[in-house]
Amino acid sequence: MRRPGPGPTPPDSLSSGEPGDPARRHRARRGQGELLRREIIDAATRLLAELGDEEAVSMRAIADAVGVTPPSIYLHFADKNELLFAVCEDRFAELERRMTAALVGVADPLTQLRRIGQTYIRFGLESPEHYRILFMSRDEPMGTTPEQLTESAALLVVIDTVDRAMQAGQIPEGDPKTVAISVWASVHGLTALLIAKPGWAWPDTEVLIARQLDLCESGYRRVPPGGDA
Amino acid sequence: MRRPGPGPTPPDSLSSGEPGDPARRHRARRGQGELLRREIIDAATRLLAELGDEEAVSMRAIADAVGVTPPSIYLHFADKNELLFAVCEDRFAELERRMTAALVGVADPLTQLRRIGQTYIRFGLESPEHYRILFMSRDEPMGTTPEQLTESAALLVVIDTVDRAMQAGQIPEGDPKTVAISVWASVHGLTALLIAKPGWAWPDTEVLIARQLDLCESGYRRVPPGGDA
DNA sequence: TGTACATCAGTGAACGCGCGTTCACTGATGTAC
DNA sequence: TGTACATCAGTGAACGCGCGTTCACTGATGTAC
Repeated sequence: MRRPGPGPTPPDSLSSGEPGDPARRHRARRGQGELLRREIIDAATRLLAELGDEEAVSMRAIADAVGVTPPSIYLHFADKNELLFAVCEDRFAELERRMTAALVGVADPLTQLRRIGQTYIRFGLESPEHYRILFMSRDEPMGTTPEQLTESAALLVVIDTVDRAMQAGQIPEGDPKTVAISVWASVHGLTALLIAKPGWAWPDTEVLIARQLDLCESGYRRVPPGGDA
Repeated sequence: MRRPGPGPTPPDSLSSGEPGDPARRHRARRGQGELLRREIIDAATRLLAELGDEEAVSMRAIADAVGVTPPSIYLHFADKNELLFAVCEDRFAELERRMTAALVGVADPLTQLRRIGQTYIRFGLESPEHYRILFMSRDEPMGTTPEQLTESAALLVVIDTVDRAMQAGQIPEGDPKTVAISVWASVHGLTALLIAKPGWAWPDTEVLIARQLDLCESGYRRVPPGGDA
């Protein structure tokens, strides 16, 4: 159940690392210790994607991947939690970047919402293990206060777009935050299910994505059923 | 981060167990070894709920909770996986029971769908750790084939209800399974977010649940946006 | 230009821990005669 | 009614493992004089 595939290179390997990156891990020059920090984050990110299992990404595995011994990591991170937090920050920033990018060149708020949703789901399916850590695991990495994340740029983008759709009369007036969370939950639901149960006999993924966005779109276009027929 | 509260009773405790169940753990009579099996499943279920963390529920903790030594568990389960699987089966059966029960006394398919959704979300929020194992963790416990779960009674209930709603003209014709998954994903999304991030600054839970069901309801009432205005 | 020295990136070996699991056993329960 | 024996539910102690982390160190890099 926990086969790391070809396995990490033996600890004494010096010529490991990327193919286009020969003679790695000569010790950094005097003021350049910080370089290792970036390498560690990248290696952890890569391992998370490769092994597909947070548990399998041990400090030893990360150190191996960088070509360094485990204690070196502690030169840059207080503990594993802090390292994983840095990795998450990194990925979260990437998600925000993509969501914001999905807005440009589109004027219609509803279309924007659809593109945001699409971007979001694809991001999740593309890096399932990062998505799992960001949105599916129990505790946010230490250091993040609840407010920081709920009012993160990512959700703010959705709230803002919903707000504009309301002002344009495309979505009935209401609390944009609640609507945004609702949409987010729907889109998260599909993403999370596909990630959690990749082996289940799902219908075509693209169809599922399209239908899920349809559901949201025709859902929030209307007044809630209480005020409808 | 892993405080088990009052903690399990010491291993030599003989008078532990439920209050109304004194003098527990006298060894079972000759043909009654199977009794322990049920006790183990119940203890694991309870611990999962109490500790709120699958990782914290060790074989030792379970044995302690039952008032028995760890090897005894292996008299009834091949390994930890098999035990957790039994626990899951148990909880899954309970979910199915509740969903089916939510149907009785209601004729209208749309109302039934709403009640099913409500029941589902409440089940998740009520036993978050079981929900997490059932629907949020990577692998289904060994022994479950993908088909068994996707075509489980729980999803079949939803598919069937969607089908009836289609026949009643309440939902536009289409593949009931896809629609059912869409609804399931939406409802799962809210449940999963609330479970994964209980500390976030959510709006009122009841409001969120109601809005999520609204979204689904007014969503699938309409033809998908492609065929709409 | 040469040498003693401080800095600090990174090492090697080990720590204690809790885990799932195994193995040889014990001793109460029930049965055969 | 009594005794030898088989059964089997449960025990006690230990196993090997991988983990996160620590600690005393090394030795190349750069600097002061």
